[in-house]
Amino acid sequence: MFSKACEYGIRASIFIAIKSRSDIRVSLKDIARETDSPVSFTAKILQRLVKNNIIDSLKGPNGGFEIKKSKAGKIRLSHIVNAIDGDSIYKKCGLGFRNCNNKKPCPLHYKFTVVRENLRKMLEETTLLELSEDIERGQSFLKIN
Amino acid sequence: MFSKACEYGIRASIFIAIKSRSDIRVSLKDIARETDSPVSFTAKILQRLVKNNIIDSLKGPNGGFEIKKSKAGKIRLSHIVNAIDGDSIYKKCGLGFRNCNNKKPCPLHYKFTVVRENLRKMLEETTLLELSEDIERGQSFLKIN
DNA sequence: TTAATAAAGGACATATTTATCCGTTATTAA
DNA sequence: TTAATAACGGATAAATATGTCCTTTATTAA
Ligand code: FES
Ligand code: FES
Repeated sequence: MFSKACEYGIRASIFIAIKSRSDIRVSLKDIARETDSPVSFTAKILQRLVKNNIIDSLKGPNGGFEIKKSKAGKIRLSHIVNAIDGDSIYKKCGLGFRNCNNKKPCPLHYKFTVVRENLRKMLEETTLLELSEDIERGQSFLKIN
Repeated sequence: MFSKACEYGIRASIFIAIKSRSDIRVSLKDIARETDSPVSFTAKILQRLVKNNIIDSLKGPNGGFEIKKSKAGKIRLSHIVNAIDGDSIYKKCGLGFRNCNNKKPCPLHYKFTVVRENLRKMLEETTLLELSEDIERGQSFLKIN
């Protein structure tokens, strides 16, 4: 579904959002450890998220990554997915044809677009804030096993 | 969403199903041409579909691939996807964690499983027969642009 | 001003997916 | 029985995704 990069990116963003709620800036190492992600690979992904203005970063001692409190409620999963995997997940034909549209639909088109739209809506409706809150309430977990 | 192999596999299966409705056995070359797929790669995928008893093959002159008429209505997209991509699409955690279950859900779990189930149902409900019929009625197309 | 810290970024390494090539095997028709 | 045909299957190649390493740059605190 999502690329590994995207998976790590979402995990990292959620972790940063949680910590930022208590004004704690987190380092690359912390993020990688707490989200079970490879350190160096995560570094690249975080750079991309910074460039896309999803997370903020600060160099030097006491530096690290953060998400301004006021921002977490506005960041949607779709923003992260878009920054890392692009918009192919919303637009690509299920059978891999170049164009996907109602004009010349592939055999899967109508059934597939329903599923795709379902996914799109879910990603567009879900904010980092709400995911962080779930975790803080113990209803979900950022590290499994 | 699906691997390229799976995309080609679905395309090929639909094409074979259509031709088999008029008792025409099709060759690898025909399939590749009519579904815009790479010949040699498609060969491998067809082998896998044969082994999984989804399509039938016959060597030698007048040989080729076919799907017994009585079978097309019973073959579901899920069978093809399962044969090529396995069941990861139905089971894998959206954030890439090893186990996905309600016991220890990741932050995306509940929202993601809805989408995933949606996809699973679609694939399990859709038969090759109905996709072939859509094409024959001119409602969808197996070759685009 | 200096030393320590932490992200940024480029080059490189590995794994997986996608794709090709070619000899072998089975089948058919002449 | 022979020649032609078409799938089968193994080896290999190319492309992409995943992951590492190391040097540079910015920031901070002493
Ligand atoms: S054309 Fe294939 S999903 Fe739309
Ligand atoms: S645990 Fe992540 S989707 Fe179920």
